[in-house]
Order: sequence, then structure tokens, then C-alpha cells
Amino acid sequence: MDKQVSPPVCEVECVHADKVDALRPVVGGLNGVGETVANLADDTRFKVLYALSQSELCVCDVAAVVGATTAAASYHLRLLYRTGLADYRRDGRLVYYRLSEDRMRPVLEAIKSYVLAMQVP
Amino acid sequence: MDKQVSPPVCEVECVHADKVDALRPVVGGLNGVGETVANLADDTRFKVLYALSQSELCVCDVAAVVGATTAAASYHLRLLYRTGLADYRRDGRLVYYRLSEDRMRPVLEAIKSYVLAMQVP
DNA sequence: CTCATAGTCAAGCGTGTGTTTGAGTGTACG
DNA sequence: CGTACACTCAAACACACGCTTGACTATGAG
Repeated sequence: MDKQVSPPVCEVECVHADKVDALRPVVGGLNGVGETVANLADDTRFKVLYALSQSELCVCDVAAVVGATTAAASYHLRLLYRTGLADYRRDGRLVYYRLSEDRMRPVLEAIKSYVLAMQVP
Repeated sequence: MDKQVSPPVCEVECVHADKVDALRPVVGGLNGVGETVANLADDTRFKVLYALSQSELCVCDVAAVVGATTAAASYHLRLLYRTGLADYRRDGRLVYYRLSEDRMRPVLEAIKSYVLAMQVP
């Protein structure tokens, strides 16, 4: 996802050194944010995770909620599990997934609010 | 970004019809969320937009803040402009970009808080 | 005018990604 | 046992993305 390890950096603070110096440490603390956000940067996967944030669900239910095949749902659920955002438990033939990182909830809600707000005007 | 227009859907609400029926309309309102989130799903671009949310900046400053070439910064700024998240004005030789969608601020802050929170433990 | 600077654009490159398909695993039930 | 079901996995495909490079535009200075 992040292509360059050490990109060629413009060493000179070009025009507004004060603003640049103030922002650089703040922005520098955001390393890895792209990878985090990428976990949500797909219609199906965001819907899956949002559904999990509302209720524990088995794979088949997830597929039905988001409108995908079970294979596609399973793919996204496994990916969310590997990235630590979801957890699962087996109960008989069914596998139940749930949101494992509560700190993700405010992010999901903020994005949902934004998307819904943008649909009206 | 969204590959399938009408994926083969499991028409049967598999196991927990009540939960599925409750979630489906909510999740259905999230169409397009992937495209929105994808605008932030890259280290450089998120940093660029976050920097813009803090201050109006020229391209060169943005490049210095995020540690990229001006071409790369310009690429991301143009993309953010085309997707309606940033606006710009020309002042002599400099082009100043700024966040154009204030409703994006809570999203940026939520993501930033999440990333910073995840760095500690 | 000439030159330098700030920024943009387009082509090309590696590389990553979501979905389908079909095979395979694990569990329950008769 | 065998069948049915829920789920997972791996390969393949088609596509999209971020960055670089080098050429180009636009503005300002000498």
C-alpha cells in the first residue's frame, strides 16, 4: 500500500517555514494511517465491518446483509480478522464474527455520518 | 474501486433473519462509502488532507510537510480537488490549497485519534 | 526578451486488490 | 458410514493505484 520507503524529500521548507515546521511533527505521527484506512476503503468491506459493529454475525448473515457471495464475505472477514479488526468463534457449523476493536466504532460512525450527510444536499 | 454492479446475492436470509432484516436497510444506505474512504486510504494523501485541514498551504509546503516530491504532492492535491475535498486559489506563482469540505474534519480527527491510540499499546 | 521558479500533465512502471471459480475442510445429522 | 451444509482456501483475472520521469504552462524578476 505504501510504495516508497524513503521518498525523495524536498529538504528546503519552501515558502512558509513556520507552518511547515508546525505541521511536520503532527503529520509525522500519522505514519501507517493509510494502511489502517485501507481496511475500510471498499464498499463491501466497510459494510461488513459496520454490520459487525452492530451485531455478532455468521458469515452467511454477513453475506446476506451486504449483498455478496459467502466466498466474498469470507474473504473480507478473514482480512478483517488478520488485521485485528474482527474476531470470530466457531459454534457448530457456523462461524460468528464480531468487531474486536472498540476504538474503531467512532471511526465507523464518523464515516457513516459523513456519507449520509453527503447524500442529502 | 467497486468492482461488481450486481453481485450474485444469497437471496435466502440464512440463519438469523431478524438481525439481517434489521441491518440490511442501514447498511444499504452506505453505498459509495468505499469510494469516499478510498480518498483517505493512502499515507501520503491522508497526510496531505490532514495538513490542509489545519492550514491553507501551497504545493511546495505540502510536499515539505508530508515528505514527498512536488509532483507527488500535486498529484494528490489534484485528486483531492477533483473529488471535492480540496479547493485552491492562485496567488502569483503559488497555488494555495485548502480543505473545502468542513464535514470531513470529524472524520479526519476520528481516524487520527484511532491511529495515535493504536501506537501506544 | 531571457531565465528561474511553482506547479501541472501524461506516459509508463511496478505492484496491489476484489471477485469468481472450484476444490477442500470441518461439523452435524440420519 | 454418507450426505448436507457453512465456511475457507488458492489460483486466475481484470483492473486500479501511487510514484517517477520528463516535458510543459504560467507567473515574476532581471
